[in-house]
Amino acid sequence: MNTAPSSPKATRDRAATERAILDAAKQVLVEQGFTCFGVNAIARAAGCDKQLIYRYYGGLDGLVDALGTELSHLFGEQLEFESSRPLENYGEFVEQMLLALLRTFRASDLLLRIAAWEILEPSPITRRLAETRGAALMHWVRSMRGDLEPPEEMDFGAINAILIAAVQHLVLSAHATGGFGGVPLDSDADWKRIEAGLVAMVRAIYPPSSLGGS
Amino acid sequence: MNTAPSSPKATRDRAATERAILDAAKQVLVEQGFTCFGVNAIARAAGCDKQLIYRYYGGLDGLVDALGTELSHLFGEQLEFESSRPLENYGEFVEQMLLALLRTFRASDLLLRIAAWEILEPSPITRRLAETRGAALMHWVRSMRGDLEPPEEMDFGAINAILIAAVQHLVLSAHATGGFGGVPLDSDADWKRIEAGLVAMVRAIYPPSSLGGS
DNA sequence: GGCTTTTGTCACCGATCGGTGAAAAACCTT
DNA sequence: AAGGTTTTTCACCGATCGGTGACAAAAGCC
Repeated sequence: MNTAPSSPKATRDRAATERAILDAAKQVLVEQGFTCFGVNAIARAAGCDKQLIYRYYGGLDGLVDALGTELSHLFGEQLEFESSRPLENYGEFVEQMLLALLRTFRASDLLLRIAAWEILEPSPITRRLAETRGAALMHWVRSMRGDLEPPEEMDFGAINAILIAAVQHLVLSAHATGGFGGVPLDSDADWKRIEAGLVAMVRAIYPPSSLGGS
Repeated sequence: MNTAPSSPKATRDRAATERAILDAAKQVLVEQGFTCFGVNAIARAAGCDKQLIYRYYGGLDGLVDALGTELSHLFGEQLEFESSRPLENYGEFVEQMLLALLRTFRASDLLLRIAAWEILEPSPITRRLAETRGAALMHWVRSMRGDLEPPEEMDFGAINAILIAAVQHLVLSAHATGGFGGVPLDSDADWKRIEAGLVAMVRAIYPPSSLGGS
């Protein structure tokens, strides 16, 4: 690793070091998982001393906070560009939301890891991550929904929770074991099946034909 | 804990000790989570020396194997009694299966923890757990389905995977954070909402009226 | 030049981890 | 009671963990 004996950092740049630590935190989370997420591993990945994590971020908690804000921005950016074509009814909105969510989770290992972390360890650290992520998601969904109203005769809150939970879990399970249950989830064709299933379900639940406002 | 100085076990009973270790393993998994799942914690909970884990189970791997078989039995038992009333069509089968699955997961912290573990750490240890659990689930589903045939015009494999994944994820999320997204999942009333949503979805997808074979 | 402040490194602490070798204590057989 | 076997505990190893205090070196200021 070190050619020169004890190379004391090429340049002295606090901002760059802070960023290196933050990037290292993401890297460790993605590549090693949250069980290895600690000052030692992060400092090792960042190529600096762990003391700097305490000095610059006030320990792991502060670092996670910084990572949380970084994350909400990333979440917003990844999702933003999807809502292009105008939506005609509530079912179409749900459909597009689910597909965008699925692709976003599939594309970002970091988001995935953090979502998993939130589920597994209800620690105060993950609470803040969950809140910031949830807020970003909420904001995005609202901006996407526009003024479309859900049909009143059904509990769309529960139904949407079910659908979103399904998307999240399938991506998580696929990432861990390459599938869910007996269904393989690896190739794009596999995911096309899921997408088609989601669309079919949404259309069955929110039929586009019956445009009943109120 | 010890009144007498170094109480070297009240009775010497290998079978009882093995069972104590197995129970301690479950207890640690449920109460501390899988991050604390190790020989030290288990031996501490079992009230014996960790050496016995190596001697009787050949280490953590063997212990997890034993726990896996124990688990598949538990899974079968917890699910068995649900399939009482005869099912008339495929949609009703899916409906009852989902509700049984939801209640089973809600009732068993151990099953929940292991399901979460499988998702988070794709280690060889969890692979075996996933396989045994998946096999038990498969067996139960087949016995419940009987000779009911799904409608051929839709990808019931993908749709059922979506629904089962949703159930699993909702219970996981509820256990960790008391809800999912903005939806609280704590009281029985909250879960009634989810159950009603599931039923509504299944009935929309597999309409009981159109009994079309092929 | 000297001086302080910032930036980074190093050495160390106690605790816990997984894992092993050997002694001690109970049980069984004779 | 003697000897051997099984069951259990103890003591120790190296490694890693989170965390802290002291020190070295670069940068800014006078």
